[in-house]
Amino acid sequence: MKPKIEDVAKLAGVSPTTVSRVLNNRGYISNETRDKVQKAMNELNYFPNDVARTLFNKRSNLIGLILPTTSNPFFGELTFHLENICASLGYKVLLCNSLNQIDKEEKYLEMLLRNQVDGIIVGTHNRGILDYHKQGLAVVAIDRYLSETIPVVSSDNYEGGKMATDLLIEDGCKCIALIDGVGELETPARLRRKAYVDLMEEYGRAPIIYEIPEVFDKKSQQDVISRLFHECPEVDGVFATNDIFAASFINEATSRGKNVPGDVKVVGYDGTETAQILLPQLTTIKQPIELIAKTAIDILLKEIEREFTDFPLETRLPVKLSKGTSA
Amino acid sequence: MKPKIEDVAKLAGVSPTTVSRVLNNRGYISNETRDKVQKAMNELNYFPNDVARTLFNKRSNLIGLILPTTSNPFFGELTFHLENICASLGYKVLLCNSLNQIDKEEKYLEMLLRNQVDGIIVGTHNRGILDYHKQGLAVVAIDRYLSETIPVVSSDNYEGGKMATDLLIEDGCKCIALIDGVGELETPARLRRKAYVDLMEEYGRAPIIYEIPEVFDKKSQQDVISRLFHECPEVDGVFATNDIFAASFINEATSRGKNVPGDVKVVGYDGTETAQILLPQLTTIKQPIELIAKTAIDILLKEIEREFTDFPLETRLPVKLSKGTSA
DNA sequence: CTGAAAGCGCTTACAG
DNA sequence: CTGAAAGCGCTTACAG
Repeated sequence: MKPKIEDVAKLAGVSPTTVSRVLNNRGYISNETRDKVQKAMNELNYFPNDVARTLFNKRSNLIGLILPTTSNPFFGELTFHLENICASLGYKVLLCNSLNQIDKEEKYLEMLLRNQVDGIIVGTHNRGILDYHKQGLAVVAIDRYLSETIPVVSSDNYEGGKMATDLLIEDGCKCIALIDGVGELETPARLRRKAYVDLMEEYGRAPIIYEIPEVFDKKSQQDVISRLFHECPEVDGVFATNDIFAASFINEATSRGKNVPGDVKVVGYDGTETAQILLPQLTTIKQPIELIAKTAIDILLKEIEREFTDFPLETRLPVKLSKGTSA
Repeated sequence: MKPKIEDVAKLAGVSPTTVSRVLNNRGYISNETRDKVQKAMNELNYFPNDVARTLFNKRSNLIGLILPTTSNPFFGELTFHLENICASLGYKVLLCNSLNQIDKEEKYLEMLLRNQVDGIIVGTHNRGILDYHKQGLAVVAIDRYLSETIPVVSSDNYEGGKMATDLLIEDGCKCIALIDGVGELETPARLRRKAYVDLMEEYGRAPIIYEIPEVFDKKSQQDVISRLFHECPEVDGVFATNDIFAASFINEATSRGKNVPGDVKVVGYDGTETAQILLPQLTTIKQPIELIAKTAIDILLKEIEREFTDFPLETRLPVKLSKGTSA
């Protein structure tokens, strides 16, 4: 069996209390005793049981991460950064891919609570979170408004939407469409659309909006884009609110014999590493993914430490235009 | 504070033992008592503390996942499937992005052990795993040989490498180069290279191999590919052992005014959803990612349950040629 | 059908 | 400077 503190104590000829003290570097211990204990730990190849520690300390150092899916490059990269920063701070990450399905999200939430996570980072619209947050659970949302008291971290979506639309207008596009997810929720990402609509109206044009119902379903994307071509054959500019949509559009356009950017210009959103390598010609609005991760964790840790001093309820991080050839 | 079993017991007017029994559905309980307890649990909004359970049961239902990075679409998708299958079976996933760095891998391994994971799925070359596996830790490797006794799950790399090379030869390429990661380790993925080398020799040609030292570093990729063009301007066929390398090559080729597939044909490896959407023109060898995940978990659970009956030490899952226009 | 007691592996007052 | 005792929240023999 795995050695426990008692085994170490016996071998070193001291009490478990003493072993615990050298483990945690707490209280006074003579160097001689410390050495004895260290030697015993090495000999037995002893590692403390963090489950027992958690039970006593009421501190798991565990962070729950709920997001749609790491298959999506934006969330894949966000997950990488979140986890890596957590690890560097001594936190561990329990991963939950909810695919935005409410029932899954609720199960995951319960699972995280049972496992005594210290805090949760949410990238999905999990309303259940709300109740637990009120009961003192530390929560940070990424690109989601969950409640008045849950801090939100996001890229500057409005500015990004504005940059994208502006670029298409300046490029001389006459008929600019938006490809977006469906809009049940009031998310910050919805500001990308708002910027588009505002700008179109400012220029006296009617917004043309296409919504993709199942964001993570290829078929669903193709259907909507086909419809777009069917209903708006004169489209010559597209702002897609993420790079996957942009790529789907470009594929469909190309297979219809349209040239990008000759016949139709395209701007995406996200600017993940993956998209930049696989589709470098895409002009897109680049989110500061690592900075988003860093900021979210920063705020979450303040909540966990109950430093309700002055962390911001909403943080908008700057975006950058990444110029390719598609617009 | 969070309610505990004792609070439920008091409210229901029974003993903690009884509450535990209804929680676990063990032993006989009268329906009347069960109802009383259920009601008390609802009223208090009680959830069992899994940390305490784990401590007693010596079973955490936690699976550790060590891989290079979820930023890479192959691992992002693999992670999604692994986690989702785990969740459906009542297991939870502790995520570790090691970036293939040995020191990180060792720290992660120790962390997982301290947290009493029931098993580990490894997609990196963590030699340390070896020792712990011998001490009874359940381990499954994906695309890695870690020891004689650690089961490996992978796609049929040799067959995939053969398909890719064959295709280029049949397409009439005269000068076919391989772009691969560096080859310190004897991994199954190395069979992709072996198939290429074997086939080239069979056709009486000299293998041309370019190795990318830092797989997850863009700069490193570009340097090697530039060198390839410099040293082999006559290259007219490339087998890249993953889609990211393939994309980098295509970008570099295009920016040098070469046409793909006109001047040079390219075949990749992996065939992730992401790459298929962002770079649909890429001809590639598609790994059955979900099946790999399912198989790995299957085997891991058998190890955990100590069903050392007959799980295979090596599983090679079939690949498929995904025909784009790049070759 | 139900409960009192002991224990999972640790830590922290409290004594000495 | 070190140790005995109690307790973190649960579960499981063992009685009754």
